[in-house]
Amino acid sequence: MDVQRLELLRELADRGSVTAVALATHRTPSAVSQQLKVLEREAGLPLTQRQGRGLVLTDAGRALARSATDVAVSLAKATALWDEFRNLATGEVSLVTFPTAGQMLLPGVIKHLRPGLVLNCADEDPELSDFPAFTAEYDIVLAHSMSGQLSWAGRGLKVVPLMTEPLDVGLPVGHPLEDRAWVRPSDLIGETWIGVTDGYPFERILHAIEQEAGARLSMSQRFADLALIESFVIAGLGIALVPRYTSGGGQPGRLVLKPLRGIESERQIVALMRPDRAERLAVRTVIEALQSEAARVQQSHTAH
Amino acid sequence: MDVQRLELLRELADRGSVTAVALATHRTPSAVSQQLKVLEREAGLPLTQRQGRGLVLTDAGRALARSATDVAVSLAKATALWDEFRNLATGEVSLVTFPTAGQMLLPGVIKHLRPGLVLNCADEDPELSDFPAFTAEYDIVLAHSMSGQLSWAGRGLKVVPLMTEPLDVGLPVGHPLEDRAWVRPSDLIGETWIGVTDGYPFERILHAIEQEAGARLSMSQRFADLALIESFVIAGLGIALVPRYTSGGGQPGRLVLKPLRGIESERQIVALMRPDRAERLAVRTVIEALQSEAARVQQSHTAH
DNA sequence: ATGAACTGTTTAGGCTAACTACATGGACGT
DNA sequence: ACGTCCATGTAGTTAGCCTAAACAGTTCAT
Repeated sequence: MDVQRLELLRELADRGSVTAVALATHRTPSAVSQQLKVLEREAGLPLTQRQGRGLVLTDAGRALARSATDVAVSLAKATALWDEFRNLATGEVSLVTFPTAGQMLLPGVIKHLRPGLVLNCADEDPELSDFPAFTAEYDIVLAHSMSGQLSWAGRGLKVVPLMTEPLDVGLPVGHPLEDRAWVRPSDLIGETWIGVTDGYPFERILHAIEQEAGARLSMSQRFADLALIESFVIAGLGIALVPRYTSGGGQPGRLVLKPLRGIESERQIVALMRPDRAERLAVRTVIEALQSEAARVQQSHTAH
Repeated sequence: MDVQRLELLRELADRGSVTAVALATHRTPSAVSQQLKVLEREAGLPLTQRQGRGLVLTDAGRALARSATDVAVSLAKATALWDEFRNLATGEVSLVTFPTAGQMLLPGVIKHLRPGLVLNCADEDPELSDFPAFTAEYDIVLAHSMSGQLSWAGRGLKVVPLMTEPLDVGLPVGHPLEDRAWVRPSDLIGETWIGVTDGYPFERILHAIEQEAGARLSMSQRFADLALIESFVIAGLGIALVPRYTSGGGQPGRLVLKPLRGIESERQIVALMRPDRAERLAVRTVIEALQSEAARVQQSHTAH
């Protein structure tokens, strides 16, 4: 019945170990263990279970942790309400992003944030890490996915779409397709591709192009960093799929972008949050800033 | 941010005085005052305000109290969830009713309740008291209203309809209308009525009859107790509006009931609850028992 | 007008409960 | 078999909430 203890159970569900919960909540593991034991005694049935040297939740424990989320959400709504009364969207908000989204959105967002609201940002490689898991650590997680492809569904996370960014074909200056307004999958047969490492969303679109064009693509390189890929394209070593709004950051004007038709080629950029954190006034303010900045970026590209 | 303190604020909104909150929560007024002060300091703005020798909430305080209800609801849902896991709808549930509903429903409900679930009942005169206010004191409040006429709307209470009971015209044996299957308002001109005291829901229907029949009704007596009214009708001193399912408890067979047509003559019997209490498993179980008992009563009357 | 009875508030002090520090006992990897 | 990494006991400390009693403002009656 005690909220603090329920919160502890929820943290355990999110983080998976007593030590991790203790670290995150600035307590000793002993304190966490004791409180969980009290909760279990109150509940009258086992909520956790030893597994090896670790601790996992039972079914009952998981169910209780889920309802603990609802409690946390309504509590966060209450504090947000009185923050609104004081008209203070103040405090610290933490955020992780994958590099290109951060480059595109964050400078503009931070510039327009009211003083008193501090946004702490970090970047992570989306390929190496389980992005949804970062919601335990950060208030806001910027992630990307193919349209409709929601790998983080069913985890009880709040998903806010920020923008849809087209993925164009990047060509070097002087390429035969340079003067075309747009290209189709069949135009791309025989080209050499600069690809990305496995697991990246671009991967799926390349497969779709193969299927549509009816031919295997030859993939000469596999990189994770966009600027590196672009430098290869500019050097004439191949062509690549690049996000329209974030490409050309390194060497402007020397890369030619062609929209891809006949296939849906875009990625969705979304913000992921734990539902309770999403209710905080400061967090909501940052999300709104992200949305308007995303709209601004998108509009500035469609304009010219 | 502390739930206990928010709860205290909500109790203050419900009960209106620090002393009443202290009494209800088994604390001294001093403790309540201190906690409210802490909450106010945390909030950073005044939540309460002195008025005379009492204390009233500010707008901010009321808003915060409302969101405190949401917190209480989700917390109650969590405890109900783990009660379901243990499969124990156990504990005590308190209930107030107006006399006739209690007589009609409670014996059957209590008989079918599982052992371990204790239902503590009390009755109150609906005329003397503000029934919705009892939700602060009791888990379940059985109240009645005319159809559509919801005097407790907008208080944030949970309303569960239990049954619709027709209000018939009660006649003495030997009355000229005795052999009619039903009566209309115009049939009732010139009759002497045994009325109920002001504020009773019957009152409105009597006014509606007057309007429909186009004549003033003569009201010879005004009583609150149904058995008393019936004894006057049986003695031939007048006719009265009586609830169909609960009449005739005192002297069976000597009162004749006639359905009233041409006018909507019924009362709704509902259960009122504070939304958080409505989530408790034990409370939900009692509500379900009340609903099925109400259905049983209603069916047994329509059958023969 | 003045005291009695009612409000809510202040202060001081005790007690419960959650924490830290340290020690213990399994489970895994080498 | 040893060290390491977990989670969990045990003892002592501390912080926070409560009671008790005195205090202060408002209302009402005499």
